[in-house]
Amino acid sequence: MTDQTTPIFADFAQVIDAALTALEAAGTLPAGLPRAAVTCEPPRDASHGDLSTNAAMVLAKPAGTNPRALASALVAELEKEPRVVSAEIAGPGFINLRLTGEAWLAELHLIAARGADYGRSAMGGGKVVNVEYVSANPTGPMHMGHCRGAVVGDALAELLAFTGHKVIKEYYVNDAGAQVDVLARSAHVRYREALGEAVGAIPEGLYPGDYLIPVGQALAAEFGDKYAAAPESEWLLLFRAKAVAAMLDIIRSDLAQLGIHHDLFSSEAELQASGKVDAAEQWLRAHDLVYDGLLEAPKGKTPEDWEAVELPLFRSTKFGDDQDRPIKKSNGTWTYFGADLAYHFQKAQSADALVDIWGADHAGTVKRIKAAVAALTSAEGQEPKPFEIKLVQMVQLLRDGQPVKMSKRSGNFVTLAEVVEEVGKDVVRFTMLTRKPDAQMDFDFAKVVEASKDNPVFYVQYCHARVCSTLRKAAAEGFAPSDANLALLGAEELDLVRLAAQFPRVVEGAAVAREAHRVAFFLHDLAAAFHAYWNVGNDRPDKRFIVAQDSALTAARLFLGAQIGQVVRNGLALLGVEAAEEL
RNA sequence: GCACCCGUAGCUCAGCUGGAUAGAGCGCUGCCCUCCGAAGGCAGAGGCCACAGGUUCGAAUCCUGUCGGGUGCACCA
Repeated sequence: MTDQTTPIFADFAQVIDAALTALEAAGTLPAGLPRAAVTCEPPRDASHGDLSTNAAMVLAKPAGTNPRALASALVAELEKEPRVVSAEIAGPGFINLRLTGEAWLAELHLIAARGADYGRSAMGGGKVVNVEYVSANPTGPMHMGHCRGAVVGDALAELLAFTGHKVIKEYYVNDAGAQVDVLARSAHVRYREALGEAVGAIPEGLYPGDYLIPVGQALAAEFGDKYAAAPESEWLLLFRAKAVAAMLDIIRSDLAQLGIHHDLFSSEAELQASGKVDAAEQWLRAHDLVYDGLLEAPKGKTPEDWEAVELPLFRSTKFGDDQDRPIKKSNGTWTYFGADLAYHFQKAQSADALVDIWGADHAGTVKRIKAAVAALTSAEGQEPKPFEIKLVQMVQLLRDGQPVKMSKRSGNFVTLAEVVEEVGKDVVRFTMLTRKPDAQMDFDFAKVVEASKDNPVFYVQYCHARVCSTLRKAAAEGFAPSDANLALLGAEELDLVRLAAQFPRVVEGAAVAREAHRVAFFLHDLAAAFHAYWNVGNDRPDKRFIVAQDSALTAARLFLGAQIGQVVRNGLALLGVEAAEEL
């Protein structure tokens, strides 16, 4: 048996590549053709074979030949590979390979040898990628509007880490804007309330939520009535810092319930205080990307009281925006955009690439920030730092088909903590990941909970639980998995291996596309194949994992089952979902 | 008015960056244990991939336009 150390699809990509090189050496193929588009993947229809490549079709044109002619030359070369049973040309020029059973059993060994690292790859080359996600304003608990971005960002971070990137999970704390002053004033009201004052209804414009009551009590306990009647200037900054810290504690706890832990919380206020924003402005001015100019009225609806004022503007129109955007307000403080570009510039200092996960409601600001960051990070002649913004579309919350209101101002929003408590972390995470992020989605409590039966989370977890219970039962009966006689495995078993063997390429593809949901769908497919295989044993005891009178076959099947379980576990780990051992 | 996202089975959604005969779940029809492996499985019906052009060996996938749905368009964050 081949001593295989590379997952099989990656391995055969190299085999194909070597075959092409051999054709070049023989003069059949011109040297130096780009091979980036050459694939090595399973054929759409399994009856076509085990592996398929489009090499002949992709290269025929630049080689000045026709696909079938090139294909036959490539087939002759590929047939030299001992693991290839047959190589056939199909359709317009596909080459379909059938591999020996041993080749697939080698993959099974590989899964066992790698264990939790099966599917891990060095693709990222140790590049540092900063993934910024959540970054909800520190003015209250997390609500469901933040949930999807949180889960998508977290899964993406895990995916990148698993594929050889050094990942920094970052949360940007917007603790410098007007909203945190509102928070401080709201806390002050609760503080006076805690001191026994009858404050009545929370004034319009402040945050009314009950979560500020304990903050007020803590402030009262710490400061007594020192600031009860004091002018705002004496307590605003202090209360702001205290309240933001308290909100961040709540947010961290909310995130922990979802299994999310950021490496870094960076503060907008600290950034501004450090002078980094001024430095960014100077640089942009020096490169004529910021100038003092008149701000145009907003498009679409012009406010009645609109007055054009002169402000420092970033030339975002050079990059496709409809108007140049201010980086400072007329009172001299930074706009969100102004601080944000400096923030990204700073992040870029300690990372090779940046990825932001944003809600779709911020889509309008993508162009300007990408343009500003590209400008700032491409110092004389250098390539700009790779910077991607992944937009996560809105989630509509439903309960029995009826929309659930999400209004933060009124204070009666649906919190993340409530939802996690109601439906569970695994359901929330998996559900958010069974949809591509750029499509809107509905999240119906009724369906997600009651539907445990047709919920993909349980379907996948059930698969893992079945594996575990089988192994437990086998152990109790004196059987143990073993790779001693894997040749006893038949066609159905090898089909399962073929599917599981796709895990590494699914993972890499998902990482490249920054789409963790592909892993979720793969797991569902793998679970389906496993359940189907399992059910054959319902009618035919000789097809069960445990065949009492044949310990060699039992050991081999248990080995197979254990490895399928391993792949499911690895996939669920990437998604941050528990691989339950029993349901 | 402009920008971005979406439009695939009755419903909710995949479709591996341009590949072969269009995929899954739910729902519907019919089956599989008198629980020793049913939170499961098998089979069937169900499609003009919104519409119209274009690019090429080849398009659900890329480009242009139209229609429909969503989001955003303040010195807010």
